[in-house]
Amino acid sequence: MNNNMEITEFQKSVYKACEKIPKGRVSTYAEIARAIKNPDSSRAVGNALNKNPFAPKVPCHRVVKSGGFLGGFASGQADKIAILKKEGVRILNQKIVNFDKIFYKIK
DNA sequence: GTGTTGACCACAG
DNA sequence: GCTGTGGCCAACA
Repeated sequence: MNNNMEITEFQKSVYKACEKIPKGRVSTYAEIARAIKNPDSSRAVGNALNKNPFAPKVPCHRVVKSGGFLGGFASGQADKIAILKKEGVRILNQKIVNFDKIFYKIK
């Protein structure tokens, strides 16, 4: 199990933050950015998840844009929506239902 | 080393 | 309410 994680600490931070998201909960890029002490770099967070070198180890499908919108995903966001629905997350028109209820605040 | 792009967010018009 | 612009950070050409 070589830990040849060819990633930067920033990627690790994002990865760890995503991993902290429990099942049936969702988080936002901004929240993750806050969790990693980079509150203004939600784009960099999305960039890190876009490459998603740890997928599917990282539940990036539990990460959405602000407001609870799905936003964009690397591949088949619809599939991830189905997964979220299976997890217990209700999604309507590419938007998270009860987002404020299932929103997981990191830290 | 500079410029562009990117799964974004917030504010202004 | 929607569109447009600015801003932050990181990775890539």
